[in-house]
Amino acid sequence: VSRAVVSAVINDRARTQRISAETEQRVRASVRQLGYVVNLAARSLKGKRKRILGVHTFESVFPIARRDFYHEFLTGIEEQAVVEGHDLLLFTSAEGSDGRRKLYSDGSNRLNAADGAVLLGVTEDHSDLFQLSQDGYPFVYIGRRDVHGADIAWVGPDYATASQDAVARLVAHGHRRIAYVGYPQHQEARADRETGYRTGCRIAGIPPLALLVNLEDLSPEWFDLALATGVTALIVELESFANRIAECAGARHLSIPADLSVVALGDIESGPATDRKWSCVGLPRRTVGRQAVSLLVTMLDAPDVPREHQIRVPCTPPDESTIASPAAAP
Amino acid sequence: VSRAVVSAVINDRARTQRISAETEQRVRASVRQLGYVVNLAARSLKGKRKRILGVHTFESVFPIARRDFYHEFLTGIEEQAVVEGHDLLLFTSAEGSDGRRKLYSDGSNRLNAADGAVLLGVTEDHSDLFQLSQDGYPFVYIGRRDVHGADIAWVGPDYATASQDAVARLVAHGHRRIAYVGYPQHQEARADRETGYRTGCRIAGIPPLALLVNLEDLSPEWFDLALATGVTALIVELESFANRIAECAGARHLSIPADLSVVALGDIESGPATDRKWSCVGLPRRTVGRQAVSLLVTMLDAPDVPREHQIRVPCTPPDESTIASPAAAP
DNA sequence: ATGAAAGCGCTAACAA
DNA sequence: TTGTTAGCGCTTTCAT
Repeated sequence: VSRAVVSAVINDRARTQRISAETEQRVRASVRQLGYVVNLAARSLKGKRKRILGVHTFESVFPIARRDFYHEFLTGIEEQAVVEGHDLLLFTSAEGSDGRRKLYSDGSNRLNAADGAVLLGVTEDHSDLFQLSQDGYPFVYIGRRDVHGADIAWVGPDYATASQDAVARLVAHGHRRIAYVGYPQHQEARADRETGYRTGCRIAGIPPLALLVNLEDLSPEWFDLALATGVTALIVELESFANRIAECAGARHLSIPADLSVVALGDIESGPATDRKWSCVGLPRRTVGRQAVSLLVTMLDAPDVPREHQIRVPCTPPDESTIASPAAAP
Repeated sequence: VSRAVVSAVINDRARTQRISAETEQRVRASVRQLGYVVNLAARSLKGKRKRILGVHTFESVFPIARRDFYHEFLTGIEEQAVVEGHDLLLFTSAEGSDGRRKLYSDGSNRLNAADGAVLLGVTEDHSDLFQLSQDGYPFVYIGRRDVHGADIAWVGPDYATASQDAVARLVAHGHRRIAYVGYPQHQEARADRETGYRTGCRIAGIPPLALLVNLEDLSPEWFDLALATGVTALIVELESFANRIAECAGARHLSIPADLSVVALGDIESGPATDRKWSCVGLPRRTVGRQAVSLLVTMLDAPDVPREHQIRVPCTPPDESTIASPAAAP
């Protein structure tokens, strides 16, 4: 029996290769007897898939350890990997001296140990992604990512719609002065949230008021200035903003939501869970993780078929705990 | 420039191979320019390490998703993988139809995609481990595992000593009738706990009293029988036993620890955290995970060097919240 | 100091 | 229906 026959049997090509049933059985028996297992490396050298999906985080600590933001994505990734019958390769070796993780380090790109990869994390540096895309390496980013000159695949929460909905929700409660509070630094997810806010305002016919501020600058004095505009509701980028605002409101003897409604568009960035409960948009992290893997496998299965490869997953609406109708005009 | 020269440069063998500095620079420049990256599959085909560590769980869901028992081990594994500069391959594809995960499935052992593996989970079936050991595959089990005829490597909490210490601690409080309560089914960790208990009793010169019972059989009636022996303290295998005992004690109007001291040797098996706080031995799960990876890498680095490969990691002592001196004899 | 060549285990096209 | 063979990309020994 030649290697070719064994190969055919192993790969279930016995039919198409017209291997006699008797031979097939003989081969299978020997395989079992000798405890033969195919060598993945050799197989992959021949251009076949390894059924391994890479997972790369740009942040320093791998999401396994964390009860935060990234952990839920990873859970979804893992769930779908099971469904798709793929193994998961976590690139834990890529730690740079600065704690960040790089894709390309001195020409030894570990990514090729996997068939494709899911990428996670907030990176300002898009050049690696551009490079990767140019190299034709199949990957899906978690969260929208715009890379100039490259049309990369991503799956992310639909921040824009969530944000727009938040405006509509507040308007339905009677608010006409709704401000947006968020970080000034540019980043895709933030841009989406702000854009959604503006769209919501336009639809409702109310003036947009974006108050961009760093969290540490959000003082009672800043708060006074914000209130001077006559706002009755705030849409904040993250719950951490809401927490600061609660402090400021307390200092000014205002109560939430009686005097001021607050809706948060995102929960913790990291660190401990916040103390107060906020009306907060729910991020579909598990689903995003699952869809990312699903998309990646589809891309791997049929590389050249054009398809939707930028997917926005709907967020769940906020509850009404910190939303109320505006107080009567003073 | 031939491939041999490039290979030498890539693998930092420029010195030993006496490649001229000028040539080396030329090669490095080209590598950068062309964006060349070595093919891991080809390299591994030549027998070189991949710097990939496998992680296999026998339980159905991968520990990533869970806030339980296994998750902490995985955290330690991940931490050490970063330190050792290895990637982690999670075998999420091995899911059997019954939800359990098998090492050997129809001759396609995925384990060989990694250089070695860390194995996790409670398996009654040791034949796979025997097989793996025979095949010469390098692996480390999390938790002591005895496989007949094979001398396998493992790293686990030192249950025996923890258990023995618990006895000593209770004896120091004046207890002379201390019972051990645990599951009757055999399993390495359980055996260790019970053995430690017996050792502790022997040292203290008190009679051992092992009350093996399934959790669902732990009723108030059973509790009455246990109390009839005159015990003043209980060492329980898991907090879930302690919880049941608290219920029984409540039903009999006994208070813990005034009327009965309780020490738990392990916390949750799975499921939600328990409500009551118990004096419970702390399991060094993170450390165990780290040490397992550390040992595995050592084994990989020097396969034939004999070394300590069965490591017990000390547990942390229980606090005194449910320990008191025994009540005066009735 | 550099090049030539064998061979790792596998798959697939082709020959018998 | 089965066997032969080239070659995937790399490392390493030996020759130059």
